Amino acid sequence: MAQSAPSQHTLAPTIDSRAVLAWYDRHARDLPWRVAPADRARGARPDPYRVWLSEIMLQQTTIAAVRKYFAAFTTLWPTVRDLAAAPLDDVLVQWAGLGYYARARNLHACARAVVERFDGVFPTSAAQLRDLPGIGDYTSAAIAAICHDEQVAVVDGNVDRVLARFRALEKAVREEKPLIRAAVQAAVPARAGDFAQAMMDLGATICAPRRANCLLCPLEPDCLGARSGHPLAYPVPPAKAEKPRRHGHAFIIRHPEGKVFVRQRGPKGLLAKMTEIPGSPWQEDEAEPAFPFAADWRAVGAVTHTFTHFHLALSVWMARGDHPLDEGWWADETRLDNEALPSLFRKVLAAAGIS
DNA sequence: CAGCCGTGGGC
DNA sequence: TGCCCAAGGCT
Repeated sequence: MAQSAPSQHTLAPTIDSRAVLAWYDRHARDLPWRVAPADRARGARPDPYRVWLSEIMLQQTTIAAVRKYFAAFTTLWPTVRDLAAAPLDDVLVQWAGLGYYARARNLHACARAVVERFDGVFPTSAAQLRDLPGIGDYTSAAIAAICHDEQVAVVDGNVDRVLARFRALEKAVREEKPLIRAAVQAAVPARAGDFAQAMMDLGATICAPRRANCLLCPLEPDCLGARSGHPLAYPVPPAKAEKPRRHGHAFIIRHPEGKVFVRQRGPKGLLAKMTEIPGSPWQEDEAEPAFPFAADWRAVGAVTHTFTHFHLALSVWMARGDHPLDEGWWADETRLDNEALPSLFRKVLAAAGIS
């Protein structure tokens, strides 16, 4: 045992969870679904319903966008029982504009499952949470850690980035998942919830995608990315796919009494079960409008919108009259907040001066 | 398991 | 302006 351990410079560094927690004790952000570390130290624990709701909303979505939706949901539905008792259509109306609408459908299904299978009390373990709709590896671990200090690795996009830099990983994050998970798991302290939130906050505020504030980072002393002098080189970006452009037409039917005709989209695919303005199919090639009925159709504008995997350009047409289509209903122009209208169709209406 | 699934803000 | 990005999950 005479030989000392190899130099730290050649060893994969380990996460100093005490330094991370010390940083979090000073810099934890105040969020409506969060219990401050000082209060947690006194035994306070967050409401699993609020943590779950916030985690679903925060999937691929910024805190700034989530805030007002979280406030609206918790005001309308203070408990999981209240949410489970609501009609799905009401939930979709409240979710409209937040995107990734499968989350809202799964949210509602999950609330009902918690009521039916667990008598309205969220299960506490990550393994049980993982079986509920809309709750995957990340969200199950996050809820269990934050609410119950289960010592599980909570790995989201922020943590992937922090670890990619900390270990100067040369392969794409997707290929390093097992290593990242193991490295985080090995560092999880008793204060698992604070640690999970700390690592994510670190990624969001210090070790950000286009900026690394290494001077402020509690992991900097051991960080291989910082030592390399170019931490932003990590993680190596995945190959980006081309986004095709699609074209279509939207047909606004404007009733004399200040209403517009809307209908519900199909149960599957893009914007499933949401409310839409009628229109043509969206295709790669531009096509002449096929109006749903003969009328004085006027071009009133154009809308561009980018979805996750394609760009869309819509020509907007309007006709005045009380001519309904087969399926759908008249929506009061002054009550559009009561409709589950995705942002795309709010843009369509705005192009016609309706909002 | 790679593709699908929204949106608004920052640069 | 156009591109990148954000606390993922489902199939």
